[in-house]
Amino acid sequence: MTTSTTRTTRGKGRDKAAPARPTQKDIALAAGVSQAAVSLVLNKAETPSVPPATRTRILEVAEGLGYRPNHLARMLRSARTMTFACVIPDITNPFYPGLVRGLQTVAAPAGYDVLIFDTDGRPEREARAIDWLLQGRADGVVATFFHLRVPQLAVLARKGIPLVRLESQHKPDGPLAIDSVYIDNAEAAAAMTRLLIARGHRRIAMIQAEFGPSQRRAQGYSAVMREAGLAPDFVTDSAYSEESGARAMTRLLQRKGERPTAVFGASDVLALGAMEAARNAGLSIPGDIAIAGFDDIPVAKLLGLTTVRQPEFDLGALAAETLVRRLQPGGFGSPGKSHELKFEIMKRSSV
Amino acid sequence: MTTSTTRTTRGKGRDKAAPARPTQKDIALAAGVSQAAVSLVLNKAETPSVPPATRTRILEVAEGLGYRPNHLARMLRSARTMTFACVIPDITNPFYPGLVRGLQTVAAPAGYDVLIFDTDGRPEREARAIDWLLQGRADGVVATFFHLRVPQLAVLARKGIPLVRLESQHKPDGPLAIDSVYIDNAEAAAAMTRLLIARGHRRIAMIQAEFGPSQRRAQGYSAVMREAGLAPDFVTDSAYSEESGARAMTRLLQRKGERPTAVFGASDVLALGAMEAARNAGLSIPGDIAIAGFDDIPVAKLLGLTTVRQPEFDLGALAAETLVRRLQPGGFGSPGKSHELKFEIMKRSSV
DNA sequence: TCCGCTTAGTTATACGTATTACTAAAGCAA
DNA sequence: TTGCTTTAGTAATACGTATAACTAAGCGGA
Repeated sequence: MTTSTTRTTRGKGRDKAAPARPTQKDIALAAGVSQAAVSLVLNKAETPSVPPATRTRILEVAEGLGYRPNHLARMLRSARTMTFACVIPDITNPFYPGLVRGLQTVAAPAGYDVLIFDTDGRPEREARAIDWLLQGRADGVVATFFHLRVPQLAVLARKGIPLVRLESQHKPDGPLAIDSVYIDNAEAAAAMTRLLIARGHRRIAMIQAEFGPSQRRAQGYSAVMREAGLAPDFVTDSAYSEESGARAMTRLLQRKGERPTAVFGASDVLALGAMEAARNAGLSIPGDIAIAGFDDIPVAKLLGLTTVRQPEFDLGALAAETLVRRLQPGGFGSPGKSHELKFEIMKRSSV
Repeated sequence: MTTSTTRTTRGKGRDKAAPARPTQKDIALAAGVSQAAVSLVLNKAETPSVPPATRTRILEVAEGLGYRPNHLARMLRSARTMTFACVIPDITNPFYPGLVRGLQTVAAPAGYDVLIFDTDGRPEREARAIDWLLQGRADGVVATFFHLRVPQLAVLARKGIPLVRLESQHKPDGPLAIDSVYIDNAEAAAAMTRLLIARGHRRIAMIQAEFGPSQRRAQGYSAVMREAGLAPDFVTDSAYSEESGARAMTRLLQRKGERPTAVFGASDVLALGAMEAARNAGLSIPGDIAIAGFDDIPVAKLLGLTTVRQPEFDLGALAAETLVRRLQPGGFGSPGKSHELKFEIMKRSSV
C-alpha cells in the first residue's frame, strides 16, 4: 500500500532487473502464461495449442530477458548429455588434433560437444576414463585404448554408451555397441618395408614404442623382412615421442657391427627424433641412412619424411558419424562393426 | 496375497536385476533407508547422524549395484558444470595442444573437465562461442578472441562466468571478472628483430596473418626497424598456416628489387611455410635467406628454426589456476587482472 | 437450451541429486 | 513418571526443464 516516490520516478513498474540467468519460470511470470507454455513455444516451430499472439509475446519476453536454456536441466530431463568423449593418449601428439577436428566437424552440426580425456597411454588412466564416462559424462565415446579390451569396455555398452575404437587392425564384429574404425597397420607397414627393400635396403631397423599400434606395424615389417629372407631388427623405447625416437636412433648408431641403411620409425614423431639424432651424428638422409615414418602428421611434408599417410581427419569424422548413427532411435540394437579406411604411402626425400 | 510358485522357485526375492544405471533411490530401497541418507553417506567422509552399521550397509549396496553418481543431476543441483571451456582458433595449430595440456593439468586435479571450442578465428564463430557458453556449458573460460572485445565479453562476467583471455599485450585491469595472461608480443618481436639486425641483416621482411597477435608482433618489429633507420616491409596472407607462409614467401621472392636477407614469420607455422618456399626456390637457409618464427612449437627445434619461445603449457596452466581461484567462494569479487609470462629467444640454425 | 467439439492453455510430474528442517524413539536424570 | 537430550534418521523441497494428461471456456449445431 506504500506509494514510493522512488518507484514512481523510475517509470514503469515493470522495470525490475532481470535475473542474472533467467529461467522459463521467469518468462512465464512476465508473459502471464505457464512454464509449460514457454517450454512448448521455445522448443517447437509449430505450436497449434498456442495462438500466434501468445507465442509472439512469449518469444519477445524471452529475448528481452536474454534467456538461454539451461543445458544441464535440459540434459537431465532428456537423459542425455549431447557430448561425445574422445579418449586419446595425448592431444599434443600431432596425429590427434586432426582427428579431433574431424570428430568435431561431424559432431557439432549434430549438436554434440567433444570432451577430450588424455590417458598418456597408461593403464590406470584408461581405467579412470571408463569410470569418468560411467558418471554420464558423454553419450558416446571415440577412443584409443592401449590396454583395455572388450571385456573391460563392455560395461559402457551395457550402460547404453556406444563406443567407437580407433584401431590398427580389423576387429571381429561383436554383439555389443562397440564399433571400430581402422587402417590396416600391418599391411601399411608391409608396403613401406617393401618400398625400402625396393630402394635397395637390406639392413632395415624398426624403432618401436612400448604399447599401442606400433606392434601391428612391427608385424607387417617383420613379415615382409622374413619373406625377403632378411633379419628383422627392432629397437624399442618407451613412448611415441621425438625424444624416444632420438634415443633409439642413438642406441642404433652406437651398436657394434654394420649399421642399418634404413630405419623405419613406427610413428612420425619417432622418425623425426631419429632424423634429429642421425643429423647430430653427422649422417646425411637418405644418403647415409634412409628414414621412414608412419602417420603423415602435418610437418612430415616439410621435413621431406617418407611416411604412411593415415587420414586422421577422416578417421575422426567416420567415428563421429558412427556414433551419431548409434545414438539415433533404434540405432543401439545392431551389432558392433569394423570400418576400414585406406592408407597411402607418401614418398618424399628421406628415403 | 498371491503366493506365486515362480517367485518361490527363483529363490531370494531380492535377486531382481540391477537397473542399467542405478540411482541413489535404488540404493535406498535396497538398503532400507531414505535417499537422503544415501546421499549423505556417499558425499561425506563423516556422517555423525548415520551410525557405522547403516553407513557400511549403504556403501556396500552402492558398490554391489555399481552405482555411479549422475553428473548432470549433481551439477544441476549444485548450479555448476565442473567444466572449463577453452575457446581457441584451431586445435591443429601446434601451439594450442600444449596450451590445452597445461590447462588440463591444473583443471583435472581440481575436478574440472575441459571442453574445446574451435573458432577458426572467425567473428561469427566467436559470437557463437559466447552463445554456447551462456547456455551454462562451462563454469569458466580460457579464450583467444581475435575479434571480440570487453563490451561483448562482459555478458559472461555478468552471468557469473569468469574469463581468462590469452593476450599479446598487457591489458588494463577492469572491474569485471575478466583476467588475462599474456606475453609481451611487441617486446618479443622487438628482441627478435634486434637479433636479426645484430646478425647483419638490413633488409628484413615480416610475414603477417590478417588477424590475431601478429599485429602486436608487427608493432615490435616495426618499432625496432625504424629505430635502426630501416624500412619495415610487410607481406600479409590470410591465416596462421604453412600454406599462408609459403604463399607470402613466394610473393616476396617474386618481387622486383632487392630481396630481403631475412624473413620474420609472425608465427612458427608461417615461418615453416616460408622455409619450404625458400627451399623450393633453391635458396639456402640461413646462407641465402635467414628465417625466424614466433611460438617455438615442438618441431621448431627439429627444423632448426630460430624463434620466440612462448611457454604454451605454462600459459594454459596459469589460466587454469586463475579460473580455479575465481571459482572459489568469494573469488568473483576482485577486479580483472593481467598476468605476464616471459618469452625467450631460441637461437637455432635458421638465422 | 443442451451437447459436443475445438481452442488455449495448465497442472502435475519426472529426471537424480543435495540439503535443511523436522521427527520419533530411546536413554538418562530428577 | 516425566521431561529433556541425543541418536538416527526422514520428509520435503529445490535445481530448470519437457511432456502427457487434463480442464475450462467458447462456439456451433441440433
